[in-house]
Amino acid sequence: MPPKKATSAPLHLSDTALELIASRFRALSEPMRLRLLSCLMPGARTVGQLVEASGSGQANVSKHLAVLREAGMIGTRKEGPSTLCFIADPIVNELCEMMCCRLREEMEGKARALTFPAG
Amino acid sequence: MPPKKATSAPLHLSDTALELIASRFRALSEPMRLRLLSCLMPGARTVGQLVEASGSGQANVSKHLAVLREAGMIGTRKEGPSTLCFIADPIVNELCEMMCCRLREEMEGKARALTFPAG
DNA sequence: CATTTATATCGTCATATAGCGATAAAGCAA
DNA sequence: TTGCTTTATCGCTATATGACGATATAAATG
Repeated sequence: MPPKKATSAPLHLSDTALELIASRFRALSEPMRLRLLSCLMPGARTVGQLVEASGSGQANVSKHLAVLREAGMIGTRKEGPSTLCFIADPIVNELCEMMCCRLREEMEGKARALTFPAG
Repeated sequence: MPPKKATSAPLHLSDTALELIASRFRALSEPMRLRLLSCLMPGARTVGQLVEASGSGQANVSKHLAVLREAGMIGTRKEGPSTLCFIADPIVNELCEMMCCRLREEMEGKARALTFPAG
């Protein structure tokens, strides 16, 4: 990171808090990670199942799972020879649902605007 | 971007939808942008006020504001010689509040764990 | 028109990270 | 032990992006 100039921010949120919050949102900012979370929403899956379902490489999936685990969004435990992954923070479902709903509203609004242009 | 291999994702969310959702979360994944949004939560501010409050350079603030505007999270309108910025999507407040609450819970949990170890 | 103010944009650098292949590590079977 | 399976990690390249300085645009003012 480049050196930060001193911030005189009149905020109730500290720099540390902002970094933490940003890192959580950053974990959700990649389509592949959202895809993995989406695969986990119906229930727990092994890494191998996620590799197959995501259509990406095993190394890539493993790395993305590590990001999600560090962000506290998923948990893992050994299950026989495999590693079982599961959503560990219910906030994941809420956040994604909120975002999906919001996008759907916007899309429908734009569709209406195209259907009835200029009101 | 490197060429994408064909995805055979068994998902109810399309690649396009995942990209859209990810881009929204990505807009929230930088501390500086969260700081700007935080400055806007009490009410609208001009770009100049945000530059002063954020402690960053004007060019940098302008670029981050553009990201937030493209993500539909803030709106702008000319107000005399200045440009007034305001939060355009109430989802911003909800998302940030949720994330803050969640982090606070986790921090308090860890603090308790340190206070009463292995308790 | 010239100037000042307020924003936006451009060029550049440094860093972060997605994706890939190869390999390592851990567990189980024979 | 060897071999197989599953997952994690390493090395690499290409790309994306944050931060900065300089410049360009736009509006108000003299």
